[in-house]
Amino acid sequence: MSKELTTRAADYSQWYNDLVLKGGLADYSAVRGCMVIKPYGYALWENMRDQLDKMFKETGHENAYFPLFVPKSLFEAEEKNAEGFAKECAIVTHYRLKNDPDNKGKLMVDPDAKLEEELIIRPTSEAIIWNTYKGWIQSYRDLPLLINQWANVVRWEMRTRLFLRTAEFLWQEGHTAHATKEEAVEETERMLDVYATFAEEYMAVPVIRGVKTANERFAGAEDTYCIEALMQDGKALQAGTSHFLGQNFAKAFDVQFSNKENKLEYVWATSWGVSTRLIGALIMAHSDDQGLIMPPKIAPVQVVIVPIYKGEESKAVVDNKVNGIIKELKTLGIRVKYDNSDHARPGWKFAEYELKGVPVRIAMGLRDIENNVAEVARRDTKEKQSMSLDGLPVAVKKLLDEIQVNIFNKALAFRDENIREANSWDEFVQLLDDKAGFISAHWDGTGETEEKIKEQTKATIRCIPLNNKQEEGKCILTGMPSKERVLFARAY
RNA sequence: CGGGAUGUAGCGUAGCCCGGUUAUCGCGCCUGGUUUGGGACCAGGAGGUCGCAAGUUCGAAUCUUGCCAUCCCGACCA
Repeated sequence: MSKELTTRAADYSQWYNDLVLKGGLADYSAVRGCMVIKPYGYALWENMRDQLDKMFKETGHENAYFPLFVPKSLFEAEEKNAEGFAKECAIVTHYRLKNDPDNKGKLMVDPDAKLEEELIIRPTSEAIIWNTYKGWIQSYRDLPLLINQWANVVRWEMRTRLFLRTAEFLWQEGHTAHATKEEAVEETERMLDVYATFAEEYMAVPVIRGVKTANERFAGAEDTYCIEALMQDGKALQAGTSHFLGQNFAKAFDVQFSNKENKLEYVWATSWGVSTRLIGALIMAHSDDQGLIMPPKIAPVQVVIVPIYKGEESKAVVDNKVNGIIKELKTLGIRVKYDNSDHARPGWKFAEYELKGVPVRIAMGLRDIENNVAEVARRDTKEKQSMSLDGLPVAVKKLLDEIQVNIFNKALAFRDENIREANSWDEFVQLLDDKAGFISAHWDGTGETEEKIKEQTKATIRCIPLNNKQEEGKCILTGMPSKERVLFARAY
């Protein structure tokens, strides 16, 4: 992206919205704060979902589905969790409409159809799931219970943003139950690792693994682990979380099991989730002014082939040649699209697929066929090269791998350049204003200090990195002693 | 919820200050033709509750009031 755009948040927003809309990922919807995910965007989500799902299953999890509606009494059972989400809940209060006698052709809520107990549209599913687990867990033999759900949730945020914070969004939420604390903590960390691996290896987005401070912790959790990514405007984005829930939900929903000694114990819990917000992360981490840049491993279309021809006759020749290549590409497992539609000219197609971020474009005409070559263009660097048709599919596969690595390395270099140390308050404030990005600094460990820093600079502690180097120092605000640096940033 | 901006065809817009024929232009769309190696060209055509409602007026896209929606900036955001 161009440097000018980073100077103003509003311009960056415009840039981001254009990428989403023109890239064909999503549309604004008729419903406030929601969005329509278009087929291209959904295909991207499906690729991400399929990969994550595979990784969940490899780590022993199974999928299940729980209800959208959570009775209010269940919702409020775990106090902290309920309190944390109370301000952003959509609530079903009635179950019927009727004709409005005062307003012909219009409907009104039937006041006689008021629900005895309101239903909360899930902002997260801990409550309904733990209420269900109560009936599923009796013995240590029922543990661990490792379940994941793919679902939609609703959070009535004041301010929304395509993919990053929509009123309704798609996500997955894992909810596990364990016999011991150690096992639950291990699970929490394992799933954080799955997320980090997915972000880095598939989305090509480098992330920092860490633990949230008490202030930023999930409502109802003992510990919240997270992965934090850096966007191109220097703001941080929480890309995924994994929570160690202790026995909070087990106690709130009375989920106990008999251990081997026939003694009753409360189970230990975890929950973890990533959402369509990851798509927002992907967009903001890689795209440039020409449009989206999709990492090959999850790109809906990995290779697009554009034919160049004059008249039906030459089109048939090119079609014939291309079809052979497509067959080979598909054999190699490559997602390829052949756009030989006649209502757009090659130049238009080139621009269109660049907007959509298709990693590799192959252009082929009679001239190429005569010379036994094709023009191969890569989206990440915009380089074009003529490649021999002999062994082209294998070369393209290699190129896709190269692009995946290159996109990641570029994002990694940007991220690392934008982690800076601040050793005084003045330096901290200066860095925030000049450079954005992450700032590594000492903090006295109190919520009050964290809150003050947030008030004065809008920067929050994104995380305390895992395996953090222990280092004596003084808090940048209070000067109190500190044992380690933490990562600050302004965030989405 | 506070501040700012915007709302005219599928999209982007002119007109509004200073009310007056048939609401401007571009993209897109339809038909026919020529084209096709970086967002083609010619000709013809279709498409409008000017966000909604009320008011002022002989007459409202234009003035007044209210409402609604969207975007941006805040506040909020496991």
